[in-house]
Amino acid sequence: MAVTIATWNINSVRLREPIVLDLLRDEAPDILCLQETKSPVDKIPVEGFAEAGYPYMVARGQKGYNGVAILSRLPIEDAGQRDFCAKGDARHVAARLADGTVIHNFYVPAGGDEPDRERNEKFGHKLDFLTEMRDWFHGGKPERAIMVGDLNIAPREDDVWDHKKLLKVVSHTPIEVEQLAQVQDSGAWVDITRADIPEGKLYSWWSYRARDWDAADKGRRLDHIWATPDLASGAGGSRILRACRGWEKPSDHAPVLASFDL
DNA sequence: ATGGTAGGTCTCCTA
Repeated sequence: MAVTIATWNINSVRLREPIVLDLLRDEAPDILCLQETKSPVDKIPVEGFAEAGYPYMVARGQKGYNGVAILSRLPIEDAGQRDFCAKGDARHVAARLADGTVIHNFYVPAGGDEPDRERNEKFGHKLDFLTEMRDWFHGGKPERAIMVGDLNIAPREDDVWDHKKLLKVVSHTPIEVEQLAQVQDSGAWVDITRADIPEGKLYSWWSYRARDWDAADKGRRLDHIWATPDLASGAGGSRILRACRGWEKPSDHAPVLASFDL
């Protein structure tokens, strides 16, 4: 069965319910993973999503910050969450499909402005979060698993608009790239987007602060879809929907999609 | 070198 999965940092699910519904109508993914919902779970506008054909949801939330949700038109069950760094943040949740496939939805800390954990505790938090991800996946090699989300790291030179200019900018520093590689190795994860689209610049995020994000095109690929090797062999159809960044009242992130043969 | 915009919440924090 072909299953299409989308991931999108939505930057407030309540404010952006209309464009979530537009995406569901236009692209009809089977599963949509959202990050930065910025809403308690009981205030997510589930009625609209159910009417659009997505009656299933697994989510974690808190007031004002963070928050992750998995919307589905296929039955899913709650597969729990991990409280990374024991801060009580809603940054991870997992769902299980009927065939046993597990989908992890992550919102990795952005890490603040200064790439120095001695001077910026948010950067330390980000590095600690990545270390805990690495150790967690290493503990039990995942199988039939997909992991998506806003990982807040653009690993490759062609994942950013200017590699040299961004070497000291949080999201593309060598230590972050190295730690993300360790997370990927620990679960034998395949970067599905780059397996499908190996060449060329690829971005999923453009800052709100740019005067003309489209013309300047100073983007970064912060949003990822990974899968274990058993599922990667049947994956394809990767896309990043740049046009959504230009929609009315947009998120600063664009949706990333991939299809799997499950 | 700097400041630029956006969202949630309640005065400034986070991205």
